[in-house]
Amino acid sequence: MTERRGRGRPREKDSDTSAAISRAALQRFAAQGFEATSLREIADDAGVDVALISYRFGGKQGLWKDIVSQAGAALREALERALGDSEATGAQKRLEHSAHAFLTYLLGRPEVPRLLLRDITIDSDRSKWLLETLSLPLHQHFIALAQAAADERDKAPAHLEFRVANFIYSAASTVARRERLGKLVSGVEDNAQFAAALEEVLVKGALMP
Amino acid sequence: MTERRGRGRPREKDSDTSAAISRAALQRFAAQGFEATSLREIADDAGVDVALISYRFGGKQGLWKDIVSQAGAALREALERALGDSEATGAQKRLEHSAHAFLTYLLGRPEVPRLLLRDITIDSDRSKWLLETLSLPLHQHFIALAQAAADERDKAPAHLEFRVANFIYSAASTVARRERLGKLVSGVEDNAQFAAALEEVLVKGALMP
DNA sequence: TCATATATTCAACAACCATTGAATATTGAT
DNA sequence: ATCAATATTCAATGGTTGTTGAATATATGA
Repeated sequence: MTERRGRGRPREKDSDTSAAISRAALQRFAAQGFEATSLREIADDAGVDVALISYRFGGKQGLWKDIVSQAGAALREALERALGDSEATGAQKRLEHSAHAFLTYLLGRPEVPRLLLRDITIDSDRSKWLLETLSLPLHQHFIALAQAAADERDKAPAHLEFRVANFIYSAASTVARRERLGKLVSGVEDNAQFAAALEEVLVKGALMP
Repeated sequence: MTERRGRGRPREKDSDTSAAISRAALQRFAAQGFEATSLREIADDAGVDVALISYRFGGKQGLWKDIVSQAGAALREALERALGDSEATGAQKRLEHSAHAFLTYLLGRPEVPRLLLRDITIDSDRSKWLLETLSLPLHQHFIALAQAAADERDKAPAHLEFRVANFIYSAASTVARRERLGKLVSGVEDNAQFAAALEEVLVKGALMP
């Protein structure tokens, strides 16, 4: 994308190089994993020298944290917006809206569920950080909502926290495996139909029994 | 484990060194991922020199394939045994038995769901191989059973293949995240209680609506 | 007891990695 | 026009990786 040839300082601080690096890094990390991705690959994708990454982000780990923070912020924002939009309605509706917002977010950024999913699987400080930054707020958000919905209907579904965790990672794994398994498994092709199936099976079936 | 000091040939072909290497490799690969694991780590765990791994398994990739093949064989065997045990009963019972056998297998080998799960997430030839060796037979097995159960009850659940895929990866991710999230999320502690919750939510709730 | 086969170790290899310090070109202010 | 800042590149670094070829010790069969 960037076509600069000579070296030196091209623009002030917030040039688009940082954004280009972030974009490339998210793609690579999501597709190959943290360890399997070299900074040189990312630098090549972004059309930039390797050293620039360490200079800007303070190293590979710093780049990782930056990306995860960004994704986490975007997700939290989407959830809060959904909550604001359905403020006056009942608890069940609010839960449904949040679930819809979550699924929409995942479908729009299919790299995120990959990160999310891979890191319940790996033992490392990096994974722990992602867990606290991304997963935990998500759990708390949905547990509260599901509890409220259950109260509203005077039902006490067994294993509520279990159901919530299951909903989150089911959604993530479904979106993640979509590209991977492809048409191999299911006939659900386009995004809208896909989201509808997810909500029917996961939200109404397993989350709100 | 092995305490040999001098070098040379200690026993005939099938000593326990190969097994020790396989064991260590499964642990490491499951805990850290393929790329993040060095052959030297595995060799140290197994009490063996690095070079021996390449000599016996033909390299890192060969070791990986060997492990996955083993896991796949064990899983298929468990499923077929469950099918044999419930031969005379109805289709619904057979589905329940298979689901139980699957969950039991996963709980008994918590490394496997980690491999399974991580590899819908990573693009590589290795992942593709695992997909075909482990996941695909699993899908086919359960799709056939779920179809039969649906026919038996004269119900046609929407998105059947979708539900099956969801069941498989939900189970895998639940077992995988159990060690990771720990008591953070749910109050379900011991294995029996855990399996019961899984079957209630996943099998009866989402797989056989 | 000797010879052969081979399981294992040792040592060295080239390739790659992330990071760092110095060099350089560009910008923005004076 | 000049100067200071700094975004970027270049070149080199030390460390780690998987693999290979040679050396060695043991077990087995004659």
